[in-house]
Amino acid sequence: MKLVERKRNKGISKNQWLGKALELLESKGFEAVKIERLAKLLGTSRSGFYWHFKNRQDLLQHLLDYWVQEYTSILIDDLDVKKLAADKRLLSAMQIIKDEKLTKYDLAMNAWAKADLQVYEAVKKVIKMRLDFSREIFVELGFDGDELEMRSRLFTCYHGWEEVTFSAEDEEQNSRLQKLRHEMFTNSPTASHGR
Amino acid sequence: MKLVERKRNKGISKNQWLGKALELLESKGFEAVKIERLAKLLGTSRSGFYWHFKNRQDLLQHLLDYWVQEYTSILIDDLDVKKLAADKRLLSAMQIIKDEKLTKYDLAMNAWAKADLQVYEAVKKVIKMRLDFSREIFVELGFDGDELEMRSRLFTCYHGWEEVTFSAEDEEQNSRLQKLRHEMFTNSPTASHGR
DNA sequence: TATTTACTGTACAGTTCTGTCTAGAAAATA
DNA sequence: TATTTTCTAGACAGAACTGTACAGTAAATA
Repeated sequence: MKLVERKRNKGISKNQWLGKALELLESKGFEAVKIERLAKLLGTSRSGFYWHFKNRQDLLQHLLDYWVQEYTSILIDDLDVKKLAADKRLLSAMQIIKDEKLTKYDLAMNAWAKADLQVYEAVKKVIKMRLDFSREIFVELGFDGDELEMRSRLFTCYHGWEEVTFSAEDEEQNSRLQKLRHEMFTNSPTASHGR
Repeated sequence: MKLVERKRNKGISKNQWLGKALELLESKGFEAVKIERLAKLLGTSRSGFYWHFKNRQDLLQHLLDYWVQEYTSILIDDLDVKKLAADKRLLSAMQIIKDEKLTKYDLAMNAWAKADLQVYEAVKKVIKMRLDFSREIFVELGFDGDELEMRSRLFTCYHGWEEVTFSAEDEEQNSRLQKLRHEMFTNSPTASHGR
């Protein structure tokens, strides 16, 4: 969350350029992240930009690094969450993803990944981290094989895209649905029960 | 699928412009859909473009209309699918979404929707149609209330983003996972069973 | 055969963007 | 106080893009 804190210097800091760039990346896509637009939005000239960054590509690289760091580790490396039993950890993860808006830039990054191999690799890495995180939970809950894989994917995919897909209108309903999802995900294997 | 068929005229047809634009939209985002780039990619000058379209905005409008028509009705209005029992219809939908690549442009459209209100409304409408489609299935399967809503959302969200999120490497495994998902989704309500 | 339809190429004027350079200036540090 | 750091403003050359205008052409149609 360093991007907000302002050095008490005077001008536009590196983090302010990054912050606005991230904003623009989210709202208009990476092709819209133009140095001239950023300068206009920040009320300054472009010259300062080139003091902080080598060029546009350099800025985009910083944006990517920042996202990978701040929007994946925050949940996965959370020590308090790690201590929880699998059951509670699953519920906790759902809540943190939502409250901390961990998927805020997922759409932009995934769209960007289509055009840039480096971004593609980063996104793939993030998805792997998330999958590993949820797999660990489902292993502890007693799942394995295809059942484990299916649940991890379903969980990872849904909680990665819920915010993008559905508008969170009814807060109370969402909370009830979250509880139901938790029950469905923690229920004993479907396959062994048959139908 | 009109975009591919080529009128036996001579030059670059309207559909060829649209086709390349869609390609560019998917790979680089809507900000990358530039008339000059399209012309270069099609090996022609820009002048023909303005014969077919009023301007860039006009092209983008056509792109949006085309997507809503071709990538939602194909499944939802499919008469053969409609005839199936809910159980089979669910499985069929999963397969068609995958085979026909119905979510191919979802990422691009969702990213675009962040910047354009008209696109946002169209995307919202498409999601509503998909939700209605799956809700109907789950009603027939005997679900209602929150349980119905939870399952419809989970199904719609997962199958809308599976392709974007996971690389389809192991075809056999994917087929097994699909079957497992089908079992999980058609299983009796989680809530009434408790844990 | 004459006309219309469906284009292509070139040129113009104007905007937005890129990166580089040069000349500062205020704040932080030595 | 002197120097270094962290910036800002403005100008330049050039690329990429926008929309408009206009002259031409080959195929389809009347």
